[in-house]
Amino acid sequence: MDKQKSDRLINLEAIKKLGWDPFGQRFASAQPIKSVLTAYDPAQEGKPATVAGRIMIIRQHGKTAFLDIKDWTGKVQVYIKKDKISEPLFQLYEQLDMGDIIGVTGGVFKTKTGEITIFAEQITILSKALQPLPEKWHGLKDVELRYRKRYLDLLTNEPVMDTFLKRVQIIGGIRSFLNNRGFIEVETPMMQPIPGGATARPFITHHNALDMDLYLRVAPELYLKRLLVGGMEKVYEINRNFRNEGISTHHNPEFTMLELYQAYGDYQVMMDLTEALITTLVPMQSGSDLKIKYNEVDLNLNSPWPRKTYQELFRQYVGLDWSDQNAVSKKAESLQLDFKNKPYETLANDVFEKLVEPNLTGPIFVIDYPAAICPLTKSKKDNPAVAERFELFIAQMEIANAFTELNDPVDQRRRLEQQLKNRAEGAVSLDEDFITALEHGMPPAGGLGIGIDRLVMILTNSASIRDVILFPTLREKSPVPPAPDGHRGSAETKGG
RNA sequence: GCGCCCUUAGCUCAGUCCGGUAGAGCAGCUGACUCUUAAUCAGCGGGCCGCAGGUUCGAUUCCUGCAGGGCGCACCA
Repeated sequence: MDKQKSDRLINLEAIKKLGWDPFGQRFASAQPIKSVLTAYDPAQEGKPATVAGRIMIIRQHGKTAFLDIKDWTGKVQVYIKKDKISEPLFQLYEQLDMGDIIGVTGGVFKTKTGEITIFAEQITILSKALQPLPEKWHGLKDVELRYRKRYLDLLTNEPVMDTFLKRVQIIGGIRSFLNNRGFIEVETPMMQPIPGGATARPFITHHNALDMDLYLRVAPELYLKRLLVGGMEKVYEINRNFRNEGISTHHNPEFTMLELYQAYGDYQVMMDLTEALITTLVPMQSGSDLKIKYNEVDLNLNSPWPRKTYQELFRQYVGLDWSDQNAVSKKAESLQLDFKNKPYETLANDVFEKLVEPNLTGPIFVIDYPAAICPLTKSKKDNPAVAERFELFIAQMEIANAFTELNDPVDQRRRLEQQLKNRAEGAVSLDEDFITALEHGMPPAGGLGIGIDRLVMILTNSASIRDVILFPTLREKSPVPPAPDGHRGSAETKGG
């Protein structure tokens, strides 16, 4: 055991000897530290207050000491003076370490250097810390440690706590925005017998009692549409999707998605809704100004956001007409894209992703995708080759994806079967019950998906998705390295 | 999956180029100090230098493999 921990265990025993429970009891009388600071009034110097929090630092001065106590609203200084506190309490103080959680009651005053401070009269130990805090000045810097021990990251790096509190606000803001518009929040299966709604590779798990494989959902889409069939006209779900794909600064295997469906709407309605939603959320984070900075790049989120067609952007950034199959295929070849018996539209979309998307600083709605790459989308009335779909790009990231939902069960079956043929990967089999549901009649509807993590990235100016997910997926780290030839560790194992 | 980079004390980092068995600050311990602000002052402990091999009289340092992480690419949202 390391020295720091054993020293703290000694202090813990000393605290027990003094008659205290080192892990404390209910302490419901504490007020938020921030409110203590704002309530301070020089006319009422010495007015008592009670706080609870973690000791972040101790400055000892012989028979006095200053402690900084932190709760999640702020930090306040506590002043301990031997002749102003009972002897047992001073003995307790002497066994306290940085990182311990304590409760303090005392009069609030201003020191001669002007800092609002609680003059301790009562101290209670609420939890003894057996591990030291990270370095007080630099905090926890090691990126891996920050992700693995997020609790320390939150504790010592203020901007981190700030980001995650903002995330909570953003998601809360989305809920109230939608609830105010008459949407209801629902929960649909995360474990699905047939993964559908997107083409990503799924995670597989197994149910023992039913003896059946289940897939962690890649999207809730097909279930939410069943609810449209069932008569729920405005539904949404905010929850995790799981995709068994690579990990990057923009991809975590489990990520949070908002999906919503509005009966009798279409993708135009969804576009207006998306723009209204996000422009409502931005001021919550950055004041009323909708001009924000992301990764040193200026983004102007003031309405209206440009809407450009897929083909228009294709022509602009690829320099070719999308329908010119020969030229586009040649382009794909020169980009060394993977052809592996892909349909033309998919290949052309690879070109789009490679050459167009890096230019989409946004915000910009890319609208009217080729129908062939949109199996769940209704085509334009006057042009079956073009789907009523848009994707919203901000900072080169796809933030939202939405369409006029395909509600023709015959067409839907045909398209899903076609997709199964084209891409074995991901697609397991056809969800027959989904088709049956459509056969019962689904109202025309607009559907929308927003990647919450990415949206939070933009609104909190975070460069990596791991900075907006509390516990991002990391490889498991074996706690003890193996000692193969008994070089160390288990010294002499006998026999053989 | 591929490429580049990183891994030294509980934490933040030097040192490695040019091989000789490791340093600082914070944290810890002891002492001084009754309004401090990264408190200060004096002293003391603390290291499988990510792991495993190789080269060498000798490896934290050079080489190889592995592990974990970061970034980029690929896949995807």
